[in-house]
Amino acid sequence: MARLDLDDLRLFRLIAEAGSITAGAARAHLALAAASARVRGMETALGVRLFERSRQGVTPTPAGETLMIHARALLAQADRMHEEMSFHSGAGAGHIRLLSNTNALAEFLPDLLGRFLASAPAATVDLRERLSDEITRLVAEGVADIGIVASTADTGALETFPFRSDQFVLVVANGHPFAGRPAIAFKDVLDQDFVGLDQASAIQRLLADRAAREGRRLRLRVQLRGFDAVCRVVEAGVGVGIVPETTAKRAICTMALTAIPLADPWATRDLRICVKSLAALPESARRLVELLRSPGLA
Amino acid sequence: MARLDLDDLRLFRLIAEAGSITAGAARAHLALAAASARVRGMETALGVRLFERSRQGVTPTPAGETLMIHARALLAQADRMHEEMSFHSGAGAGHIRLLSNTNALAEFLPDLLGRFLASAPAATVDLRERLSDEITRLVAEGVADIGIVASTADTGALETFPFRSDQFVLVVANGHPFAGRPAIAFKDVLDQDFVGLDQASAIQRLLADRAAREGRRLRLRVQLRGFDAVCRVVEAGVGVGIVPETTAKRAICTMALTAIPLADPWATRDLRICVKSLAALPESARRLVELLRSPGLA
DNA sequence: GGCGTCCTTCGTAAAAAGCGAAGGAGTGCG
DNA sequence: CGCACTCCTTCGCTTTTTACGAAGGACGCC
Repeated sequence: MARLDLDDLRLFRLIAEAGSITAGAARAHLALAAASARVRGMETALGVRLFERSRQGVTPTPAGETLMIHARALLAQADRMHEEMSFHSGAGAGHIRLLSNTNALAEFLPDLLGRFLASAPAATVDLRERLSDEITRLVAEGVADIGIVASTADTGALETFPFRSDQFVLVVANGHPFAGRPAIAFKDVLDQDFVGLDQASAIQRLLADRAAREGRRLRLRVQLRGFDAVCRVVEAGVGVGIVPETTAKRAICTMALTAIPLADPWATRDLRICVKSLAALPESARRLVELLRSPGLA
Repeated sequence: MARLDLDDLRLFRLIAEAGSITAGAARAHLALAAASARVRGMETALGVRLFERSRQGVTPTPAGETLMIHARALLAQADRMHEEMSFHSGAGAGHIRLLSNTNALAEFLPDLLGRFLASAPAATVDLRERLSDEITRLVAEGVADIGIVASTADTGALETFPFRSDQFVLVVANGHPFAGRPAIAFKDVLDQDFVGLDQASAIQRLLADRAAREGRRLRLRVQLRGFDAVCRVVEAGVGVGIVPETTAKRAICTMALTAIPLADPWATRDLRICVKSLAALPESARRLVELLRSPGLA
């Protein structure tokens, strides 16, 4: 073996993170002996020691630290490759590749897609969540058929149509000091503890980025999957949350919450549908676009 | 095989570039059957067709085009990893890792390193060429022991010492229309055909970048390894070249060339030695630094 | 000295990868 | 229409690689 491979790097990273070959092997679902031999093989191939061994396990050498940086970058890039390639694998008659940002995904698409799929039994939809700029790029490249993005995204030469309008609001428990405010700026809530969505969520990455622009980090107490879950935890009073207004209005009916509009321009989300070329889309995708464009439905 | 590996991607890229599995297999030093089976395995793993097969060979499908983008990025990143790791592998008593930009490499280091190695039989030097900003980063990270950079580079907290001063000059054949000028600006030579160094050369990448800042590209007729070779081809009158003044002065003695100073500030190269911490260097590296710092010698 | 923890080595088996040879598919030419 | 040519695929076999369980080694602690 002359050069390291991705499986080598994956095992190496798992061992470094676990702090022992024994634990790393377990995480990699390998026998200890196999993992040990493989690490030794990597060290032979590179001509360098990657770990110091001890009774407490292993610690990376300086060379191991360097390899870790590269391993993380390569494995992340490989994950992106596999994910993007998996999007191609569904291409075929009746299959529609749809990218959405977080607002649309949670609030509007479930009902609309349910109706679409009911009316088109042979169609399938691959729905994934992305940031708006990522969506426009993937639609432009032809990797996705349809995108739903915030109007602030640069859609370049893509064809776009209005979709829905929504707004992020701050939700707080009733009785919270902010509860009486008519509106609030994002930067003014950064001192609060936050209940957020997990890192895979596009909005979560948007909020982290907006906080970074203020030279701050979000004080995340917990990260959940889904805005409804966020509202429930906010109701318990352990932090504040940012959710779409439509989610908040629905949650207020059943939870002791107060919704406060965010004053920032980026918090108003005029959502738009974008496609590379409506005329060039397969018929099933075109019919989905027409449904998405139809006036607001319950 | 569930996920693609770097060897898969390397073979895939070779086939795509060659235009046939037969030629790609040859370039990868594999039998045709092995390459064919491996591509088929990749297509199975990804669930997507990567190539259209025909009597003329193969052409990438849209999915294949996407994979090619990712493959190139991953393989480039893997090459950087292996190269950086190979720098670690030489670490040891008496081994010195030295990074230099192109001027120093060509003009000053051969004589100085020759003298150093003559006086220190047990020492070894791993000398590589980089752009100055790359050098400062790798020295700061402890991956290299000693760096030689242009004084314009941001050396941050590194310890630096003067090394040498040099200047890029334009060399042209005697009789060239520029031959009478006392000096010339880089942007004024961009209409000329160029004789350059190969893409691995730091100065070549610097010049390409400077040209890009003028919204231009270098008109490279040929790319060579070494300034002396550049001078010889310039003498033949097929283009102009940019080389260190010391090279030009030596070349003028034996070739029908004219050297014209470049007027741009960046063309004046005050070279400096940088180290992370002189006191912390192994003794052999410290002694090399002292030799490098000594006043100009023949 | 015995015990516990973690890593390394060994022999073996299974899986993967590669090879040469032969066949298949498709196109162009006489 | 048959043949030749080009390129890819399949098959059977061999070699190499990878993984396993078991046992031993190194080291520190009680």
